[in-house]
Amino acid sequence: MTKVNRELVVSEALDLLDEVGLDTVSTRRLAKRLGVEQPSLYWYFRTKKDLLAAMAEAAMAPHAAAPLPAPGDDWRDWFLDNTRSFRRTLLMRRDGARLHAGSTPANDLDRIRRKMDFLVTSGVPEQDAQMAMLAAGRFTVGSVLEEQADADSGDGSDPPAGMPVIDHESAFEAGLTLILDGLMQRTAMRAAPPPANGDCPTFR
Amino acid sequence: MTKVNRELVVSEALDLLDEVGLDTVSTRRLAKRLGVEQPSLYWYFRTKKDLLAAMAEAAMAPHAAAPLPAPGDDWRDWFLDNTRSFRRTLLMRRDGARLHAGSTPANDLDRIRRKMDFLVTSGVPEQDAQMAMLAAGRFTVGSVLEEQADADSGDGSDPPAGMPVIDHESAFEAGLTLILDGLMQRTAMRAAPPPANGDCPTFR
DNA sequence: AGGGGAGCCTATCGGTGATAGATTTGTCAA
DNA sequence: TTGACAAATCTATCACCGATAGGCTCCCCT
Repeated sequence: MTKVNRELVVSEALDLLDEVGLDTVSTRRLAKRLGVEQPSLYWYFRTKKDLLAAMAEAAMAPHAAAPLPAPGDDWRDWFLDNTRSFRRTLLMRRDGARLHAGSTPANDLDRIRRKMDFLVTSGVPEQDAQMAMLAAGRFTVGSVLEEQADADSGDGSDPPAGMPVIDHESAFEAGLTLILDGLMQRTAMRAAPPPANGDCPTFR
Repeated sequence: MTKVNRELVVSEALDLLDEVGLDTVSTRRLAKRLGVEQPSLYWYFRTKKDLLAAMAEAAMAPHAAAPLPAPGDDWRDWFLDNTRSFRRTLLMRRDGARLHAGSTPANDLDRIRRKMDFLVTSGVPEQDAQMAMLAAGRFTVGSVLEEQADADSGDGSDPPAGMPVIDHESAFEAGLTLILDGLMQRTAMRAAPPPANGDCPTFR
C-alpha cells in the first residue's frame, strides 16, 4: 500500500469524519480505511485525543492559510471577512465546530499578534480589539455548533411548530454585525469623543 | 432503597456529572450510585442520549425559573441580566456547556415569546430583538464552552507563554456589552433617526 | 554482515451502550 | 384469598471501543 504516515492518517481521518460523523469515528474504522490494523495507529498518536487534536488543527488549515490583513485594508471589512472565514472553515467539515471546541487548539500566537497589531494600528484600542476578536470567535463557534447540531439530528421532519425557522447564515451575519457595531461605537468614542455635526456617526 | 424514579435518576446523574465529568459519566457508574444494575436504567430512558437530554433540561432549571421581565423594567438591564443568568446556569454544572450544546433542547416556546414581547414592547424592532437574543445565547455557549474546557484540561501548570491570560468573566462581560451596544445603536436608529441635539446618543 | 530502530502485527484487557428475556413486586378485581 | 397483570428490576450476553504488551519484519547505516 501507499505508505502510511502521520499526515495521511489525519487526512483520511477527516474524510472519515465527513462520512460518518464525529461520534462514529473510531480507531478501528480509521485503521480499516488505511488498510492497517487498529493498534498500528498508536504508533502515530499516543492517544485518540491527540489524533482528534491533529484533525482539528488540520481542519483549520483553510482559515490559517487566509492572507493576513494588509496595511491599507479597512479594519471593519477585515474583521467581518476574518470572522466569516473562521465560520466557513468550521462548516467545511462535518461536526467541525464540535471537533474544534473539543480540542484546546494550539493557538498560532504570531498570527494572532499580527491581526491584533493591524487593528491597533487602524485605531482600535488594544483592549477593545482583543475582546472583540474573542467575542466574535466564541459567537462563531456557538453559532456553527447549533447549525451543525440541527443538520445532524435527524432533520427529516417538521418540528418548527409555531417556532419561526431561522436561516443560519442570516442569524450569523446579524450577530456579527451587532458585535462590529458595538466595537465601532467604542472605537469612535475614544477617537472622536463629541461628533461636531448634528448626526450620529454611521461608520460608513 | 428509596425508590428509584425518573427524576431521581436525572438528579443523581447530574451529581455524578459534577464529580467525574461528562466523558466519565457511564450508565454503569450511574446505576451503581443508584443501587441498581445497569440495564435497569433503560426502563426510564430509551437511550443514553435521552438521559443526557433530560439532564440538560434539568440543569437549565435555574435559568428557566428566573422571573420573566416585568413591564416597567429597563430592557437593556434585563437583556444583560438574562444573558448573565444563562451563563451562570451553564457554569453551575461541570461541562454544563457541552451538556447543553450536545442536546437539541426542547425550547420553552412560550417563555421565549414572553421575552420577545417584552423587548418589542420596549421599543426594540422584532427582527433585531430576535437576532440579538440568538447572538447573545450563542456567544454565551461559546464562551462557557471555552471556560470549562480550560478548567477541565489539566490546568496544573503555566501554559501562558507570552500569551496574555484573560479573565473569563471580564471577557464575557466585554462581549456582551458589544452585542448590547450594537443592538442599542440599531434600536436608536429606527426609533429616532436623526438625534436633534449635537451629541451622540449614549443610551444611559 | 549485522545491529537497531521504524513500522506493523497478534492477542488481549477492561470498559461501554444496548438488547433479550426471566423474575420479582405491588395493586386491584373476582 | 387468590389470581392476573403491569411495573420494575434482574441475569446474561452482544458488539464495539480505546489502549497496552510484546513479537515479527524490513530497511538503512556502519
